[in-house]
Amino acid sequence: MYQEYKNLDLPAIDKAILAFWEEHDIFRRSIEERPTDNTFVFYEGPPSANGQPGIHHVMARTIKDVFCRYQTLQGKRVERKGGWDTHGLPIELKVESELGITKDHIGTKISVDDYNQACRETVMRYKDRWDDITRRMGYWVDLDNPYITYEREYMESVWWLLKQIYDKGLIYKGYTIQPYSPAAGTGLSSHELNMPGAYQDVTDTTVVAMFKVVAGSGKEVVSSDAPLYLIAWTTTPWTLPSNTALAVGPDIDYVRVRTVNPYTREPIEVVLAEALVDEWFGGNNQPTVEEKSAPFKGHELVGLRYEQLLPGAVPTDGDAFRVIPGDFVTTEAGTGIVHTAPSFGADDMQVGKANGIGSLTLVDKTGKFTEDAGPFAGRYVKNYKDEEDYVDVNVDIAVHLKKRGLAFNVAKYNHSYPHCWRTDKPVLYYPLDSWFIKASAVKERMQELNRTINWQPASTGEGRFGKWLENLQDWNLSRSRYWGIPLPIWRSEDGAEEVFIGSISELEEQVALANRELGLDQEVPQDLHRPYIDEVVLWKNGKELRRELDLIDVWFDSGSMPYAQFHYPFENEEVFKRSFPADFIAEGVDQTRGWFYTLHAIATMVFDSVAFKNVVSNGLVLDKEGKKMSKRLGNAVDPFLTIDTYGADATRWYMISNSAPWDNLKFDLEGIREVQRRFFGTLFNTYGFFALYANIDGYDPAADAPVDRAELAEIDRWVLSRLNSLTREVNGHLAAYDATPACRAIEGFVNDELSNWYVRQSRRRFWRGEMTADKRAAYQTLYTCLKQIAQLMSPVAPFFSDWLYRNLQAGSDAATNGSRPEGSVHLTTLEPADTSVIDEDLERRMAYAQRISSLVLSLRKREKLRVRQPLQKILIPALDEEFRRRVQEVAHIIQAETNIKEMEFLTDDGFLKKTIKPNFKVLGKRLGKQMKAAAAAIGALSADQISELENHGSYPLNLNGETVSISTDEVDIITEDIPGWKVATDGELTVALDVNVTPELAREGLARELVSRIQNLRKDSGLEVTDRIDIRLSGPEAVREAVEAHRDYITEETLADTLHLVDTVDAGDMDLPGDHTARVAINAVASAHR
RNA sequence: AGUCCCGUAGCUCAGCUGGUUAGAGCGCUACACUGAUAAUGUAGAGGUCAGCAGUUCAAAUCUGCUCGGGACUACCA
Repeated sequence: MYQEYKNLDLPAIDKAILAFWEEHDIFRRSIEERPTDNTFVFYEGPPSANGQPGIHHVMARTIKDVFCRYQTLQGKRVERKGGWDTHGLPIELKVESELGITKDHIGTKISVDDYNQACRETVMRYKDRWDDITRRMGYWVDLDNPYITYEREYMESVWWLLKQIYDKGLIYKGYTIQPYSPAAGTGLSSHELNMPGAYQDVTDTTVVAMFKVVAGSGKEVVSSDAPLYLIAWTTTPWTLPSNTALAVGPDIDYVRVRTVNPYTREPIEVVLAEALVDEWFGGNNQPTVEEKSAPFKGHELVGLRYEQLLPGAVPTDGDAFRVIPGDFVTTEAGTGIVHTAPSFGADDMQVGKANGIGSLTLVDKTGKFTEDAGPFAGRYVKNYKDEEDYVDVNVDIAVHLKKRGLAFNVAKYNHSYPHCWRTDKPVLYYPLDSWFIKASAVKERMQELNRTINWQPASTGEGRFGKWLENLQDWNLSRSRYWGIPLPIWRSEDGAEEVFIGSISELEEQVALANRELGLDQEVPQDLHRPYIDEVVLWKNGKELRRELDLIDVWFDSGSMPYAQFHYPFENEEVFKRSFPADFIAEGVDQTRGWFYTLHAIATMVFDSVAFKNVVSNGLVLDKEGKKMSKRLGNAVDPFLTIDTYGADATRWYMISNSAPWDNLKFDLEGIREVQRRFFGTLFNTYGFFALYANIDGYDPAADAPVDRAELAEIDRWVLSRLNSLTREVNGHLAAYDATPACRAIEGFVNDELSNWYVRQSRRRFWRGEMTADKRAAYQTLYTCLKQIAQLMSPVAPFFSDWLYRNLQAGSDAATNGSRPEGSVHLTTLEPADTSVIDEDLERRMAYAQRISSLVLSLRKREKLRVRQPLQKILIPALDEEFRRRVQEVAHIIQAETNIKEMEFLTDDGFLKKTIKPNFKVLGKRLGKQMKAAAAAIGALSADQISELENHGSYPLNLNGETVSISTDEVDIITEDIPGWKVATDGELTVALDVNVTPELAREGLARELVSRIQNLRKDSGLEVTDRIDIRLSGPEAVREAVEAHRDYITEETLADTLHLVDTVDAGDMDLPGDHTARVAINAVASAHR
C-alpha cells in the first residue's frame, strides 16, 4: 500500500525521516557503500562553538550539504569530517568579559592556567546547540569524529607545517606598525578596531608644520632667495618629533608660493600641491599668495633635504630628513606633502623602509615621550592616565613650533579616530615586534595557482581574492595572547640562537638536550598550551633559549585543517593523500581573506598546490528589510524556530532557490511559506493523487513489466522527455556548483509540467476502467517522474525527497515484504539523463498544445462559453507545413483540454489577413544603419506585396534611393486575424473559435453539466470514489432530452447502475445553464462494488 | 579611501554572447472550474529596467560617471 496523507506536515516528515536515518545509519552508509577510489573531497570550515548558531549558518551549511549530497548521488564517496575552531581572540574576549577581567589580570588576578581552562570550557559551550541544528537542518557531517584545533595532535601538525615554512626561509621576525592601546598596554587586532563604537569623532589640534629646505640640496625648481619650506599637515602633532621624511606624489603638481609666515611675519616661500593652494591661502586669517611659481611634478622634489623639525635624536638606521615618493599621497586633504614618521604609521613604515630613511620612536609603550624627545620628554601624548590637570602636549608642540617660526597653521579638526574598546582611549599606531610569514615571496605562485581554482562566483576569485593576492603583505603570525597555539620558536636572549620545533618528538629531543646541558629535569608538557610550554627551556651553542611568547594567529589553525585534521604527517598518510586537495569548499564571502586565504597560502607554501579546486562563497543573510541581522536590533531569525515551524526542507529550498547564494538573501518567512505551499504542496498533492488511485488499482511498479515505449501515450512520452531534459539541466547546474537554477528548473517541472499539465491531462486515465496497457503506462510514467524528482531534489530537500522516495517504495510489494525496508533516496545513484528519451520535436508540439489551449480558453472566456459546453471546431491558420504537422499530432490533447469536437487548418492564402514584421536580429546584422528605414518600409508593405514576397522568396525595398532585397527568412509573416471569426493570438499563433452552439451541442453540454452536479452530490454524500449509485432525476423536456441522448455517458461517468427519469424527486432545485431547473437524487447501491 | 557584489512590477526574482510588445511567482481585482480542491484556469491592474552621459541602425543588456544598499580590506597626513 501507498501511504495516504491528509495534510502536508513538513516538520513531521523531518522528524520521521531523521529517526529513520539514525536508526538505519543512512549517513554512514551513504559514504561507506561508495568506493574509496572514487572520492569527492570536501573540507568543513570549522565553526566556533562559543556562540549560538544563526540562520546564516543554516544558509552556509545548506550549500555545503547540497553539493556533497549531489556528488554522493553521482556515486562518489564523500567523507565529511566535522571540525571546531577553538582558539582565538573572540573566545578570550568572551572569557574576559565573563570573568570581569582584562588582559592585564591574566597571570596576576587569575593564573594563565585557570584562564586557559576557562577558555577551553567556553569554547564548546554551545556544541550541543550546534550539533542539534546540524541534525535538524539535515546537514550531513561527521560529528562523532571532528577535528578540534586545541587538541595536541592538531597542534603538532600545525607546528610541523610552520616548520616546513620556516625551513624554506619564509619566517622572520620584524617590526610592524600595529594598533596599540597604551592604556591597556596591548596591541589590538583589526578585529577589535572594527568593534562597534571603536571609531569615535574627536577634535584634535592639527598643525601644518614647516620643514626648512637645506639650501642647494635640490633642483632648480626649488631654488629660492627667501627661506624655503615644505609644509605638511598632521592631526597627530605628537608624531612630529619622530618625523624622518616627507612624502610627495610623484605625479602631483606642486608650486612654490611666496608669502609671509602668519605667526612671525617673516617673508618666506613654501612648497605645496598646486591643487591645495586655495585651502591654505587667501581665507580668513590666512596669508595671501604674493607670487606663485610655475607648477612642477612631485618627482622633482624627491631627494630634497630638509632640516629636522625639532632637533634631537637622529635615526641610526637610515638616511633621514629627505623627500621621498609615496603612492598614497593625494591632494584631497592637507598640503600634498605628507609628514612621515615610520614608527607611527603603516604607510610611513612601508615607504620609509623602501627609501631607507630610518625611524625615530620617541614615544614609549605607555604612551609617553621618551627622554630623547627634548622639551616634551616624559609627557603623555594623550591623556592616558585620566590626569585631572592633563595639558595637551599636542597644543604645546603647536605653540613651540609657532614660536620658532615652524608652524604655518594650527587649527582644531574634527575627525573619526579609533579607540580602544576596553579603555576608551585613543589608539596609537606603534611598531611592535612580530613574527611574519613572508607570504609576499610566494605571491606570484599563489596567483598562478588561484587561476586554476573554480570560484563561484568568479568575481570573488578574480576580484576580491585576486586583488588581495596582488597586493599581498606578509602574514603577521604573532598574537600576544594566551589561548592559542604557541609559536614553537625558542630563542636566546640576544637573538643569536634559535630553535624551531616541528614535532613533539623533536621537542622531546631538545628538552633532553637542554636537560643534559643545563642539568634540568624538564619534561614536554602534556598540554602544549601556555603557560606550561613557556616553562620549557632549551639550549643551543651554550645559550639558554626561551620561547617567544607570542601565539600563532588562529587563522593559521584553520588553514592547517587539510593536514591537521588527520594529524598528518604523523599519522594517516594514506587518508591524507586521497583527501588533498579538496574538490569543494564553501563559506561566506567574509572568509575570502580569512579561511580561503589561509588554506591557499599554506597549501602553496608547503605543498605547492591548491588546497581546493572549487569554492562557493555565499553572501549574507539579511532580514526582510535588507538590514543586517543582529541581536541588538532584535531582527535575528531563530533557525531552530524556523525549522520547527516550516521544516528544514522548505527553509533550505527557499534559501537556495530564492536568489543566487552569493547575492545577499533578504530572509523573509513569507518566502518559506510560499515555497512550502507552491512547491512542496503541489508535489505532495501529486503524490497523493498517485497514491489514491494506485491503491485502488493495487498498482505495484516492481511487479509491472514496463509498457513498450511505442504503447506509451503521447503525453507520457512528452513528460518523460521533459523529465530527462530536466535531469540533464539539473545535472549540469549542480555539477557546476550552481544550485539556484537547478531548484528553479525542478520547481518549474513539478508545478507546470507534471502537475498542471501531465496529471491534469491524464486524470481520466487513472480513474477509468480496468488495468489496460494505457492505464499501466500512465502509472508507470507518473511513478517514474515522482521517483526521479525525489532523486533530483534530494540534495536540497533531503527529508521530503526521502519521504517521497520511501513512500513510493512502500507501494511495491517487493519492498514492503522484504529485501530493503531501509532503502533511502540518499543511497541511490542518479542515472544520467537518457537522451534517447528526449524528443525535442515532441516538446515543441506540446508547447503548441499548451499555448493553443490557452488561446481557446481565453476565447471561451471572452465569449462566455463554459468549458463544459462542447463546441464544434476551432480554426488554426497554418501557413507552414511543419507547424501543421506538429499541431495535428497534439490536436486530440487540445480538443480534450478545451472541449472542442474538431480542429481545422487554414491554408487558404486569400482568406487570411497577414501581418509582416522584420526579423531584427537577422536583418539588423546585414543592413546595419539602414535598419530603421527597412523596418518602416517592411511595415508599410501591402497584402499584395507580402504575397509577392512569399511567392518569389524575396522582395526589393527602396531605402533612401538604394534598392535592398529582403528574403522571407528575414521577416516574420503571421496571421493575426481571420475575417468573420472570433480570434485570439499569441505571438505567431492564431486561433479562431466556432461559437455556434447547436441543439445537439447544447444537449451534450447539459449532460456534462449534470455529470458534474451528480459528482458533487456524490462527494457531498461522502461516497467513496468507487461506490456505485442509483440516480433519480426529474426536470423539463430539455433536460430529459439531454439525459436520453447521453444516458450511457452519464451513467458511466457517475458510476450509476441505474438512471431513472421520474416526475418528482424529493430534492432541492438544481439550476442548470439555459435557465433549466432539475431535481436529482442519488442512492448508494448497497452491495455492488465495481 | 580602495576592491567586489547588488539596484528590473507592491514583494521575491528571471532576462544581461545588444534586436524593438521586459517576463515569472506571490500579492491584489474579476470571472470560471470543481472525482488532486487550503488545488486549478482565464483575464485585468501594476514598470522613467536607480540616475546621467556615451558607443550603436538598435541598450534592461556594453562603457564611463553619479546616487543608494551591502561586504571585505585599509586607515591616510
